[in-house]
Amino acid sequence: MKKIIKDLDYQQNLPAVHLVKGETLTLGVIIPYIDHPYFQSVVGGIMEKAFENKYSVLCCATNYNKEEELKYLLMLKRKQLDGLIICSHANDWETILPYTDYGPIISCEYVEELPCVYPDYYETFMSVLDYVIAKGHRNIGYCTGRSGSFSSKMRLSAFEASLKKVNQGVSKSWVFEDCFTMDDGKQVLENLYREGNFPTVILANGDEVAAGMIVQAKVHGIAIPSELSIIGFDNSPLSEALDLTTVDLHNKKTGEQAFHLFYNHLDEKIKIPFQLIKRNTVTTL
Amino acid sequence: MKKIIKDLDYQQNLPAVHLVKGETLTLGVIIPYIDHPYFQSVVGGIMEKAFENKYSVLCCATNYNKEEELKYLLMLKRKQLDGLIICSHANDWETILPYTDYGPIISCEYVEELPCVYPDYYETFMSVLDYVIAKGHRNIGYCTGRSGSFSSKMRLSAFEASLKKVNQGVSKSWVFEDCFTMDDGKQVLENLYREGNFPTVILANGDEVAAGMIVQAKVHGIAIPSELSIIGFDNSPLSEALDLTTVDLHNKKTGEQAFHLFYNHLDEKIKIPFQLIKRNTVTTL
DNA sequence: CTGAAAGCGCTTACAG
DNA sequence: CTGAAAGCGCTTACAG
Repeated sequence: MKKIIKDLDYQQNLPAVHLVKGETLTLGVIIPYIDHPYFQSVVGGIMEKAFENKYSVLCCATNYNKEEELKYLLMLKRKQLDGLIICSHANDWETILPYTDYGPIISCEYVEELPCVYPDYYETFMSVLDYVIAKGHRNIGYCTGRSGSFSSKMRLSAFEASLKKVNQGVSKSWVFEDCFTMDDGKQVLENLYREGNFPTVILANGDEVAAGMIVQAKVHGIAIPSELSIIGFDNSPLSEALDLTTVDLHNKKTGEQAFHLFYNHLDEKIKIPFQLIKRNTVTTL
Repeated sequence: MKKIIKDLDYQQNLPAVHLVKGETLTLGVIIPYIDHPYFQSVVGGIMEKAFENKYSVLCCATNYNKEEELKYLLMLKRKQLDGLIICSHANDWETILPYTDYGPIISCEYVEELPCVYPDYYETFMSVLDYVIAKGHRNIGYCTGRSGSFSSKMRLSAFEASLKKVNQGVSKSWVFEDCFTMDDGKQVLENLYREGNFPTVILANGDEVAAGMIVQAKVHGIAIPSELSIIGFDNSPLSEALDLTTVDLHNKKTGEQAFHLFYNHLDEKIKIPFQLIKRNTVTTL
């Protein structure tokens, strides 16, 4: 019998197996963009662990499109997915949470109601601010992504708390929203140049954004770091190539832990430690 | 009736639908690494088109592990996948080809037996070589990935043909294999530095590899491009940040076209044009 | 047009 | 231990 099976090169029909078992051994991962270093690392960590545990990864780049995200939530409900890891979300948590009835959902940012593994943006940002303040900086700018997002809020809180400590107010003209790409970083610097009112240091929300600022600073002959200090985010190859001071969030580990929570049905909150990588784009004033 | 369905918030069970329809609306994509700019762009192109056409993408990073790759081939056979796009393969084509019985397989490198969409590595490399030769370079080195791979072979052929034209032999000490990351690039330069026998230009097989060489050149005080010219590959943000001359293979388009072939059951061979992006890491001798 | 039945290809519980 | 039956949740072809 076994021989015949082998001779015929028989393989089970997977949809039938999935139907009967009620599970598919596939995990959905929701990210906004495939080509962002942060999400690459997280997904890389997830994939590695998924591989070890016989799971497949259905990868969903939503571009922050709500409908597209909903499609994946629905796939969980419709039993095509055994679970979901949400790296960044387009819909409100209120619309996402009901889907936990249909399978485990893990978040890669802090949410009260969900198991999650997250970098402590607040603490990280505080620590980076302490660093530049200790270096004598008082006129501090920073970049952020979507204005309402969790990390943006954390950045702002840390920023306010931090500047209060040194009796400095927050200057709205130095918080730069909607920064994602190198071009966005260029634009930030270009605008600053036109207005002629520079901070002494800018904390970027990604190495690419930082790189954009560096490139455009060069265009205008602004010396880094003596005239303007810059700190990146992600510790990507780019930051090393540019000798850019940056912060490593250990994103791959975030992905690994997220899979761990999913796989073992754990309802925990795991904080991933960060690390400031000091290189040569911050000067002492 | 429809109202009741809506009230109950009913959604079909997808494995059952897949079983009965014999299709899953999901497409497998085989890549070696998630964190490489080339594959990111290709996958990005695939995902975008997949999204537009209601397809999901199951993403498989094989690390060039044959078993892992086979697992995905098997998923095609077992009807979990409607088709497969292979960006880079671990197994021989002979072992892959039989799986075309179970669904369309598209290759992102040239293969006689499969529909494929590919950059013309030979032509591209020839053209880049012509460029540096016209600039007066005769001592030329280049980096490549896996020694037996298709692109490696194409690189070597172009290299031989090109140097023959200028009556120059190929120097094995200047072909650097197994280059993938920035660290590999550093290592290439480090070895060259130890041996003290430099070419005048090196064609990297990726911007990150090129970046590694640039970083390490800086360590040893080797001036780029006056003492050593470097050309990257991929036209990634990194290359722009480093003002690196590079070649753009339009990888995203490759992914889009690959999806197009899959979706429309086309058996064609599409060559994607390349573009040399001239920046400032190549000197005229 | 409507509704019951057959069938997709498995797994599992159960009878023999 | 073996083998036939029931059931997973759909879709489609068919009878009424």
